[in-house]
Amino acid sequence: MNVKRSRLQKYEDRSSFFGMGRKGDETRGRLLDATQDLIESGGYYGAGLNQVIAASGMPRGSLYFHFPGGKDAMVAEALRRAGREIGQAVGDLAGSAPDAAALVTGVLGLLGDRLEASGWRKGCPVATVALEMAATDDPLQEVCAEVYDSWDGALRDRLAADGHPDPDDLATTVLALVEGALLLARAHRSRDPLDRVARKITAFLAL
Amino acid sequence: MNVKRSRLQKYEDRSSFFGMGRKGDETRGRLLDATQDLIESGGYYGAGLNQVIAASGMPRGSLYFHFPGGKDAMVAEALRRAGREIGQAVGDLAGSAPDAAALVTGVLGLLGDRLEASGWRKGCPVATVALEMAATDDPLQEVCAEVYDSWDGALRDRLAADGHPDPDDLATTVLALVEGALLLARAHRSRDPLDRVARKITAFLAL
DNA sequence: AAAAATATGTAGACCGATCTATTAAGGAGC
DNA sequence: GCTCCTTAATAGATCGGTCTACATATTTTT
Repeated sequence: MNVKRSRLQKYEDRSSFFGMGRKGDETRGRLLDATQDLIESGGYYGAGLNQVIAASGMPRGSLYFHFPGGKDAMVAEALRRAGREIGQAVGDLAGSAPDAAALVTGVLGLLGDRLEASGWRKGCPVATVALEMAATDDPLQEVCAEVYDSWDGALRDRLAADGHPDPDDLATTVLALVEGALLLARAHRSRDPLDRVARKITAFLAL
Repeated sequence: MNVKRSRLQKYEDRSSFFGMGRKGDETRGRLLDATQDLIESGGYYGAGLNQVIAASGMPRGSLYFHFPGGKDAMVAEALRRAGREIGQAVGDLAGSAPDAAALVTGVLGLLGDRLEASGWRKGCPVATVALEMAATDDPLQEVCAEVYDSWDGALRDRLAADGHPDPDDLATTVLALVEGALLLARAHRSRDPLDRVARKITAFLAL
């Protein structure tokens, strides 16, 4: 025990690679967690910094240490991270889905579970911010567009691989359908819209 | 000229029936116009009362005279009014549309024009508020759900009249599709998503 | 290896601006 | 004179953001 360790060894004790594992990255992560949760639930304005620091348990000063760009910088990173998480979850599902229809119904089921389990708080993590910022020149607007683009692209690739005609049109249509169903489900606090769309989507994708 | 008029006559000069035409209803209407415009553009929190009174040209105090319930009461009425306006526009279109597919493409075109002409500000007038309020116990949440229900019901009736099977599922699916397309169009500041969905919807409704 | 120096991060008081809402007083038209 | 409506000053809370002091690691110096 108590073997002498080089700086590199100590460094790797707490991380797999660069950037992670330092003391403050825990704080940073918690701030992002809280931000992600709050903006998904209530949008950009619904996620006040006071709520973020209360939910994360981190002090105000740490926020501006880790995100010198302030709220917008933190929200931007939270949005990108949320986009990656959803993208990954869908990607995992895509691996086991035999066809596009099964993938989409699987995604709808997954999102429905997530939505219901969260008390109708967690729908699409970027939708609210995207709408709030659509008419502004805030850089967050572009961040949201990029997240949607990443989803659209992944979906299009899968549809093309499955041999669907017009994969571009179809991918955007399916994405719109899922986003719209999530919106209605949140508005009604019910997964009915998701279920209804799921029942129809199979016929649609068989076209 | 200058004929002496009874109060009732004067009253009816500017209105068809009760509630309209009085002096202050002009103010009330302008406040609602401004509120409707601002919440559609930036959501509940994006429509600050300072902006509403600036856009309407009306003083702060008048707002609380006409809407003793404050911002929430005014926003609720603006949402309902917006819901009625869209519902009526769609109803007008429905009168001349030969079938459901034509109606939906017509609606998508109408909404696309409106969205583009407004500089990507005017999409769905209730969507942003619906998402912002979905996780709260604010009464506005229910107002949004009612507006969606009214649209869903009207659409379902039309689809049923046209002889489509599963008009309930189909109506919600079409509504989700339109809402999702509007969301993506606003996020991308482009009517592409609306056009793509329009190309696909015809085949779908021919099922 | 001890001590000094430097980086890294924490902590919360504080600021001006803005938010919604209230209030008291005055004008306009019957 | 009476009701309907307007007007602006103001209150109290909350917003995002800044600041300084402090604590804890880590590196450098001796």
